[in-house]
Amino acid sequence: MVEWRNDIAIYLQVVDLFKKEVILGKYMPNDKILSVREYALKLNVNPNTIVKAYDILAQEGLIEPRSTNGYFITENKEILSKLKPSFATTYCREFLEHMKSIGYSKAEAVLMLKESE
Amino acid sequence: MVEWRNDIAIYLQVVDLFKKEVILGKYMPNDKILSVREYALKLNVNPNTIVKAYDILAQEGLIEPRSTNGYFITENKEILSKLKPSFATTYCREFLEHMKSIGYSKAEAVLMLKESE
Amino acid sequence: MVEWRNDIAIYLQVVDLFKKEVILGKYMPNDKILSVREYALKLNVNPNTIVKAYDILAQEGLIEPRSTNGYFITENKEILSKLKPSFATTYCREFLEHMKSIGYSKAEAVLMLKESE
Amino acid sequence: MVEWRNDIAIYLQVVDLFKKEVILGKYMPNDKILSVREYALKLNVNPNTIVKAYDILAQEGLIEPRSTNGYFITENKEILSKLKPSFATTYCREFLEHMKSIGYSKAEAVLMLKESE
DNA sequence: GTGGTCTAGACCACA
DNA sequence: GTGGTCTAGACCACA
Repeated sequence: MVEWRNDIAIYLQVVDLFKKEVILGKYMPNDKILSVREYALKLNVNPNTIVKAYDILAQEGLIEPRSTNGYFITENKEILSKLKPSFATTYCREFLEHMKSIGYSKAEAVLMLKESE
Repeated sequence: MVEWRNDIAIYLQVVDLFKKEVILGKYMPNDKILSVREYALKLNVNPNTIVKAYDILAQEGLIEPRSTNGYFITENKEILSKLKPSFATTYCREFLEHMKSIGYSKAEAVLMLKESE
Repeated sequence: MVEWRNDIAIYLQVVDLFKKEVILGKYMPNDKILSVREYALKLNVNPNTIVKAYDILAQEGLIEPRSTNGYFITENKEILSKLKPSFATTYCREFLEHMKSIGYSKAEAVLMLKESE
Repeated sequence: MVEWRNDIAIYLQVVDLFKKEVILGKYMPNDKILSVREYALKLNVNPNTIVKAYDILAQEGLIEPRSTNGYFITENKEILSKLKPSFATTYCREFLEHMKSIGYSKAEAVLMLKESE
C-alpha cells in the first residue's frame, strides 16, 4: 500500500512513482502499461488523478497513448536511459543546497552523510 | 529578495527561512525578533502570513510571544542546539531514501555525491 | 442561535462547542462533519474562523482532514472516549482550585455546591 | 512569584488576585494598600496595569483613593462581607453549567466532584 | 507599537 | 464542492 504525502499533489506523486518503477526496470520499451482504471484501482486513487499523471508522463515522452489501445512505454531509449542519472543529479544538487543552507560545505555534507544512520 | 516557491505555502517557507537564520547564528537566545509587521514588510507578504509562521515557530518552542511586547527567541538552548543536527539528519535521510528509490546503495550514493557538480 | 462571549476568541469557542457536540453524541467515529463553509454559515461566522477551529481540532486528533473530501471524525476511539472525562476532570479541578483560593476546603466546597441554586 | 495566564488580561487577573487577598483576610477595613508602584514592582508588571486594576476595584467600591495619599480599603463592611459568597456562588454556578454542557446532572456533578483528585 | 482576531473576498488544486 | 492559502484591511486590548 502506497503512503501518500499530503503536502504534495497525489498526481505528482503518481508521476514520480511511475518513473521510479521504470528506473527499477519494471517495464521494457514498448510495454503496455496499466490502464487508467487499473492503475487507479491498484493505487486506490481517483481515476482523474491517473489521467492527469499519464498526461504529464506523455508530455515528457516517457509514455505514449495509442488511440483506444491504452498507453505504452516509449521506444525512445535516450529518454529512458536519461531518467536515472537525471534523478540522481537532482537529488545530489538538492541535498548539497539544503546542507549549504544550514552551513555545511560539500566536504562536510559528504562526511555527515557517511556517518549517518 | 527572497524568491517564493509556488508549490509550498509561503508561511511554511517563512518557517523554514527563519529556522535557517537561527541556525546560521543571526539570533542569540532571548533576542527580540522582528515584529509581525516588520517581517511582513521585509519579506513583502501579508502580516497574516507571518502570524501563521510565528504561530508554528511558537508551537515548536523556538520563539515565545510576550503579549504586547513582541516575539523573542527561546532561552531553551536545547531546542536551539538541536535545530541544526535535526535538519542535517533529515536531509541525509531524505537523500538516502531518494537515492535508494532509484536503485542506489548508500555507498553508491556517497560516491555519486562526491563526484557531483 | 449561538451566543458568542466577547472575552474569548470565537474560534476557541467553536472548538469548545464542537467538542461538546461530540461528547453529547452528535457524531459517530468516521462521520463526515459539516464543511468549513457549511459550519461557517450555520454559526454565522467567517469561514476562516472555522478553518482555524478545525485546524486545532485536527491537531488534537479529534477530526481528520481528507484533502478535498472534507473533515471526518477520527476513528481513534481512545481519543473520543477520553473527551468527556477529560472535560469533567478539568472542571472539577478548576472548581476546587477556585474555591480553595477563597478559603474553602474540598469538603466545604462540596457542601456549598449541594446547597447551591 | 505569580503565574500569569496569557488568555486573560493581566489587569483582570490582578483585580482577582487582590479580591482574594481581601477575602483571605490580608487587609482590614480602612487599611492603606500598596501604592501603584509598589504593587507593580511586587507583581513584576507594568504600573499602568495596576492603575487599571485599582480603577476597577475603586469602581466596585472595594478600595478608595484618598487624593495624594494612596488607596485604602473601604470601610463599607457590606461590600467586604459579600465578596466571599459572591465568588463562591459564581464558582458553583459556572461549575454546574460546565458539567451540564457535557451531560452531567447536578447530582452526578456532585458525585464526580467528591471522587475527584 | 505590539500581537490577536475577524471579516470579506479571492484564487487555487484537486476530485 | 472541498479545503488551503493569501491579501487587504479593520478593530481591539494592552503597555
